[in-house]
Amino acid sequence: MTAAAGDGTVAKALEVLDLVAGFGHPVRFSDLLDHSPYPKATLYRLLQTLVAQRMLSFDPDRSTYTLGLRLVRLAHAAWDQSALAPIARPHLDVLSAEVGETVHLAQMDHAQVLYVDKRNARDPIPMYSQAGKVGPAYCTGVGKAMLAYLPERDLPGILSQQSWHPFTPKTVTSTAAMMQELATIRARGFAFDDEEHEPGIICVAVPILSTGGAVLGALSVTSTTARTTLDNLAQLAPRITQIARTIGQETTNWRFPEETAHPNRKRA
Amino acid sequence: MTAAAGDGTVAKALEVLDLVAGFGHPVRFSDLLDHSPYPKATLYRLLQTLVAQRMLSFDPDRSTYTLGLRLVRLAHAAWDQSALAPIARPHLDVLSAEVGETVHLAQMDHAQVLYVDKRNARDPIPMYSQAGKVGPAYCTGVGKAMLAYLPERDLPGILSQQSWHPFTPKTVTSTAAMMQELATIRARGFAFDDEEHEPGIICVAVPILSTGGAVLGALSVTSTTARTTLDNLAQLAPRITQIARTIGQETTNWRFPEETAHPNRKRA
DNA sequence: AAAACAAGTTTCAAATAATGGAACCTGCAA
DNA sequence: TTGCAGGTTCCATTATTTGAAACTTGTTTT
Repeated sequence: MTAAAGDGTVAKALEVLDLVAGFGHPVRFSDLLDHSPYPKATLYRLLQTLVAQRMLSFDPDRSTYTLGLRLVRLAHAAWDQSALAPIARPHLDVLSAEVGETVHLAQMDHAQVLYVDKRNARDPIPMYSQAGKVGPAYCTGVGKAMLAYLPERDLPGILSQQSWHPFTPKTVTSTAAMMQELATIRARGFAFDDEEHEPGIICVAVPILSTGGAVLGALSVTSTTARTTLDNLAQLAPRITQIARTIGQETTNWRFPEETAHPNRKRA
Repeated sequence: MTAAAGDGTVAKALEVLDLVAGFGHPVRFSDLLDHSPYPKATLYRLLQTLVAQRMLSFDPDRSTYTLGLRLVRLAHAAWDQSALAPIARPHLDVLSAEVGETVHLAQMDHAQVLYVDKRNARDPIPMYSQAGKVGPAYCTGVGKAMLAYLPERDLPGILSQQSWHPFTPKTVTSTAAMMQELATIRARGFAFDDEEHEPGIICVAVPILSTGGAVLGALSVTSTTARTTLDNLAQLAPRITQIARTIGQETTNWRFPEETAHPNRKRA
């Protein structure tokens, strides 16, 4: 269902990678077997391939599998290459210093929100430990901010993939209600998360748009009801929006450096 | 040569991933075609698969490929799961604060050194931008520190894979000389890099060992000949060793939490 | 405007690799 | 010794991958 089927060996191998990643700790063959749709021999061979490719590493003492170092290497490249995250980093530092609250940078992945960077309030937790996590789009500030500015034709598909699980009494739980909410967000220019995901957690979020208007990601400042109110957070919106606009512009320039002319490209 | 051949579709797909990663920026189909051993149609289908799996993302406006968000997600998991890096992190912070110089955490990957975390001297560059790089084992402090404590039976294989390129006049450039050097390192307990990789760059490095003596990684403090000397750096060795031992112990405990007894494990 | 071209996409029979049920190891425990 | 669970290997069947060539599409050149 997730992927795979008669899709391709690559898909299956990646599903196995996800499976190992999901455990969050070294796993034995039989653990994986119990949780995978593949027969013993198939899974075994997939694991062998992945280990040979160093996408997984195998600890012979414990006979367990872990995610491999090649993955870390690729990730480094992925991060550097993604236009948004490296460009946004210094701006996150600035924003974090100014507001002193938790700051999130997120992008859409599939129909979910992927946190790609983060600054913590007091003593900042290094991003790696936090980023990389995915969250629901329909009940987070960053998620709603992005949804609100997505092309209309993409929305139905994405909304239909939301779980609409009512995490709290304030969670928006239907496509219809969400369409309403998104209109409000567009009118307002930024999104709130009013304890829709976790009780006591509130945030303001703004979309990061390319100069062409495409959604690149979202930026948010998060706090708790114990410390502040939505109204107070709303005060920050102009500043956050300003920073998001800068990030959007810089990213657009990075992605389309030769806006003025397009001379013949030559190959390597 | 690198991998693949008649090896498996997965290997080929991963090679394509590496290829994209190698460019360091979005690439067009034809760029990849020029640098890949695969015929047009094959490469095309591999790319399609990877995009479908969100390991790559395709920008239709520019018709370019970039590393995808699924990769970022997997990589974060890889980092979190690797026993060494998350455990070492706070210790790196401590060491960095104490010595005020560049600190590296590395692991062996294949026969090379993979930097998995880093602290910079003045204003620390966040790790993601630096870590993930690989370097040669035979001419870096961390590399030699790890080589010195590897099981003897693994050494020949690994040494035979070194390029022995003489980066500087001081670079060790033969297996024989290296065996000598490794003996010295074992006797001394830590390794130097005496401008063997880059002129003017020197460092002290110690291995991080499990309580069983297995090489988990290495920890180093790097500086320049303009700022200090090897003798001065050597003064730091006891402290670095102490920290490395702590990291080694904590990591060992994390990996083998039930050292005392091993009751019947049950499955999920 | 027509022709030539470059870049990307699709086709299809042949070749190859993946599949998975079952047999087979290998400790370890009863 | 026997039984058993966790791993590993076999191999005929099956399904996927392969890649030369044909085909689109969009862009220069004449």
